[in-house]
Formats: sequence, C-alpha cells, structure tokens
Amino acid sequence: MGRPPCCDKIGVKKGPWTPEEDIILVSYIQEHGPGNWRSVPTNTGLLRCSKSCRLRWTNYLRPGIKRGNFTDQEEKMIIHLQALLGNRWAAIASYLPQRTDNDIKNYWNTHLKKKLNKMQTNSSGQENHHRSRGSNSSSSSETAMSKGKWERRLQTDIHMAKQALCDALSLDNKSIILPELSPSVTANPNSQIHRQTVIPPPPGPPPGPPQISHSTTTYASSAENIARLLPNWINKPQKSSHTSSESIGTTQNSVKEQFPSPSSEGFETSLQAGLNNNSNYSNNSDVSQSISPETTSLFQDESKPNIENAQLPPLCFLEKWLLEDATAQEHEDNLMNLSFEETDGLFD
DNA sequence: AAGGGTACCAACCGCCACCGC
DNA sequence: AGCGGTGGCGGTTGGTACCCT
Repeated sequence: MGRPPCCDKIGVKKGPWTPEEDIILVSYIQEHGPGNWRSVPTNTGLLRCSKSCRLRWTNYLRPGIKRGNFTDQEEKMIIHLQALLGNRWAAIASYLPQRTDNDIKNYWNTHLKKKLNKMQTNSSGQENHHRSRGSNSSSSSETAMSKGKWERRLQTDIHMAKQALCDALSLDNKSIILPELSPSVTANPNSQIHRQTVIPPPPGPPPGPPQISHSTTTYASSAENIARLLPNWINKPQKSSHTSSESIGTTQNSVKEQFPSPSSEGFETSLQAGLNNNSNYSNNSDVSQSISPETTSLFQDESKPNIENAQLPPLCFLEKWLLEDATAQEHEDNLMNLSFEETDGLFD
C-alpha cells in the first residue's frame, strides 16, 4: 500500500480557492517566498494541501502570468513545440514565459487539438473529394492517407527543428544542456520520458503584469484580484534592499514600468525582445535590472524560467526559427509553407 | 424563458524524479 | 546504497458559463 495522497487527509479543503485563501497564501509568500510548500498549510492555517498551495501560486497568483487570449504567434509556437516536444507542457511553457503549463495544456486540449483535428478532417475531406471519384476506397484508408500526409509534414517540421538544433549545437556546444530530442521522443511525441528535464528557457523580457482579459467566472482568481484585495500586492513602495515581502510588489511595479504594453502586444514584444537578445542572453541584464535582486532571488525557484539565471540557452536558434516561422507570411518562408500550407483556416 | 448540450478552465490525482539523510 | 519526503509534471475531472433550440 502506498503512501496516501496528501489531499486525502481529513480536514483538507478542496475545490475553488476563495479570495481570503488567496490573500493568506500571497501574504505568506510575500513574507517567506515560494517554496517549502509542505510548511505552507501549517504556517498559514490554510486547510489546503501543499500541492494545492503550490499549484495555486504557480498557476494563478504568481506575478507575471498572462491569461486568456492566446495570440496567433503563441498558437503557432505551441503547435510547433508540441510537435517537437510532445505533451511536455512544462517544457513548452518555458518558451512562453507568461503562460503556465496548465494554461497551455488547457488551451491545447480545448482549442488547438480541435483545430488540428478539424484541419485534418478538412484535409481528409479534400482527399476524399479527390479520391472518391470512381473509387470506393474506405474512409479509414483515406483518413490514414491524410493522416500520413499530415504526419509527414509534422515529421518534416520536427526534422527541420532537429536540424536547426544540431546546427546550433554544433556552432556552440559548450555549456549547453541539450533538450531531449531523442528519436523516441520525435518518433512518439507523447511518449513518457523522464521528468524535470532541463529545457532552457528562451530569452525574453520578464513576465509582464498579469493580464486579465476573459474573466467570466464569479471569482476570476488572479493576481489582479489579489491586487484589489491586498493593496500591498501592487502598491508597495520600492525599496533598494529589504525583505522579500516587497519583492512581489516591486516586481510588478518594475515590470509594469518596463513593459507597459497592452496584453495584445505583450507576446510580440516579448518575442521581439527575445529575438533581439538572441545573440547574447546576457542582454537580459537589461531586464533583470528592472527587477530587484531580491526579487529574483525570491522567485528563483519558480517553475517558470529564471531570467537572471538564464545562461545562454541552447535553443535560441530554435526560438529564432520559431520566430522566423511566425513571420513567414511576409517572407513566404518555406518552412511555414511546409507546416501550414493547408491550414489557412486554422489561424483565422 | 427554460432546458439541454457544449466549451472552457481551475483544480485534483497519481506517478515519478530528485534530494537529503 | 537504500529509503522516505518533497516537488514537479501530465492526465483527467468537475463545475460553471455560454450557446442553441
């Protein structure tokens, strides 16, 4: 018999978080910083398990989370990265600094998977149209054909990405941590490979201010709500050196000042900044300068990429490729044509 | 206006890797 | 080296909002 789940304990509350609970959690993290989740319920009196606290923080309360309204660029990036990495949402999320793995996973499951299926179906329908004349070939075989076609494209994408990675790595293979792109992964993106693989994050600006764009729920839990509920969350005056309790507020302030762009532009800005910084990740010092050192130290064990600690990640080439991919409409890049030539309706 | 169906997303669950003892 | 604790991850579920008839 294994260890019982922590949430099975009697008296552990489940379900949606209340504003009060959020405030308690945020206050505690402001004071102690994230981490040591085991002690959070004990020290805060929250009737939540440590996992729930961690999840709540990393997915919703953590500063710099952008929510809702995935841009086309983000969509494409997710699609490519999913093809490349499989359902490794945390790894994918590391390339979308403002998004959580949960958010990306949800978006994939609710939007992108359907889009791709639809596209696949359409493609299949077209092939049916072409093939069905004078032919009674089974639909399954036709589906298989279109699927094969799609998979070939996918494989082409993956192959090109791998090639790009190889090129990049051959150019600079020192101090590089290879993302796992083993044949087994590329052959079967959904195959389980060992967790917690270090996928270095791309360059880019720090997480921007929380973007609330679609809150339809009664309590759209977010940092913004916390900001309303907890004045110190945002409005703490910036101090040069103090306890971590100010860090969250200063982070938000400084980030807001640094990146005041609206949410719709946030990602493009981030991407562009990332691209501009491609040649030298240390350029992120510009970004990190906007974040007080105590802030970065406070959040250094965040699940999201630590900008300050980002040592020239090896995937800048990949990211550049993805970015080029995003601008392929202008340049009529062959890669995009390969990947999306029949997906015009996909990103409408 | 009401009821049913669907879409979306926050949260939970179980597994697994890492780390300290 | 082995073991247990902890945190991270991906899959799944349950609840709510929205849409359609």
